[in-house]
Amino acid sequence: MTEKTWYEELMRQLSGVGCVRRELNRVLPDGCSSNSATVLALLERYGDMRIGRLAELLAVDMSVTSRLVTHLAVRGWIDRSPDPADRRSRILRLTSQGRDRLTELSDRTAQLLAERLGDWSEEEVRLLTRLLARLRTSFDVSWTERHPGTEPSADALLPGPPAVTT
Amino acid sequence: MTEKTWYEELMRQLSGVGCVRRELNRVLPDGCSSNSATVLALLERYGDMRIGRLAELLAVDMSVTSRLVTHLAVRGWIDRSPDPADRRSRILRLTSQGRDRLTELSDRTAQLLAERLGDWSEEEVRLLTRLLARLRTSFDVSWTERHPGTEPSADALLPGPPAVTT
DNA sequence: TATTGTTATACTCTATAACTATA
DNA sequence: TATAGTTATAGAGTATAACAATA
Repeated sequence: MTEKTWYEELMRQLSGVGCVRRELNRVLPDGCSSNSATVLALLERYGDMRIGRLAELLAVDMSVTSRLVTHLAVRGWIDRSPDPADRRSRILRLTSQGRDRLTELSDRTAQLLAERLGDWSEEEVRLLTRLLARLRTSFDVSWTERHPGTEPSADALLPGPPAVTT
Repeated sequence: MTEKTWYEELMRQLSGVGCVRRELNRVLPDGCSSNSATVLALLERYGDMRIGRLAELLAVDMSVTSRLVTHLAVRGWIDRSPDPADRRSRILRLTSQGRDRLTELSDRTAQLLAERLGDWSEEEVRLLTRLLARLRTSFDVSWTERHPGTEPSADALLPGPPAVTT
């Protein structure tokens, strides 16, 4: 089998990942899409930030990020205070209610995976996580190419966890 | 680090896969979303089938599948002929134009991955593919639970390729 | 009555483009 | 003039429910 065919097969499997996201959205409460959960998690992990930085981490357009943030702000889970250094910007901050919400969402997420992946070894879970992080890195390059001026956001989602020693 | 945290990390990385799909959709021509490409690929791989079976393979609702199929049919890429055995159903078949289209889409897909994954070894690509296929299998179980009456569609997307001997 | 498929409705995700306010 | 963010618009993805035709 040629390399090209393996790439096609990989892409097919990547498209199939959508069913995991759909399952997650079914399990999450109303008003809390998986994207909402991701935003809350990024704010907890990276701390306060501006919209532009969040858009960079999510790798979506700022307009998308703006609406997502509004959605979360009206529910009281994040707070937008003016940036004293640049009055065009606002600083996003996780509220204590947002933190509670995030805890709940993380619990449900972990529970779903625990149910579905009961027969996976911890090593397999970590290996898949690591490969996906690398995949994300490989694709982040092209995102920053399309958005000149942004710093190379590098490994957007896996800075904290300990290295996997396979 | 506890197991729960690894599950959360995995889910975060799975959400990040969306940026790969978005990249792909940018590269694909108008009227050909990644979902369209998936449908054409499934018809080629599994042969003629009914809407219900296709919905099963895609793991989405039949109403979604119906609209997707209409989209492809009006463009002449698939053909819907009445099922002689059950006149409620129609048989979906890839047309020769659809086959040409699929070839083009597969080429573009493989090219995108070849560019982005230039520094991946073939072993890594195959390992990730295999883990994703297994993930899909783990989640397919729950889909058939929500849709009683469908046969266990099992490993929906990776029947053909040779086993990876890691 | 149950099943296959379609259509209507609604909501989320996503990008582009036009706009506002500030730098 | 350029940048940060918002809003308007448009189109794809998704689910639920109502519906039609057939089994």
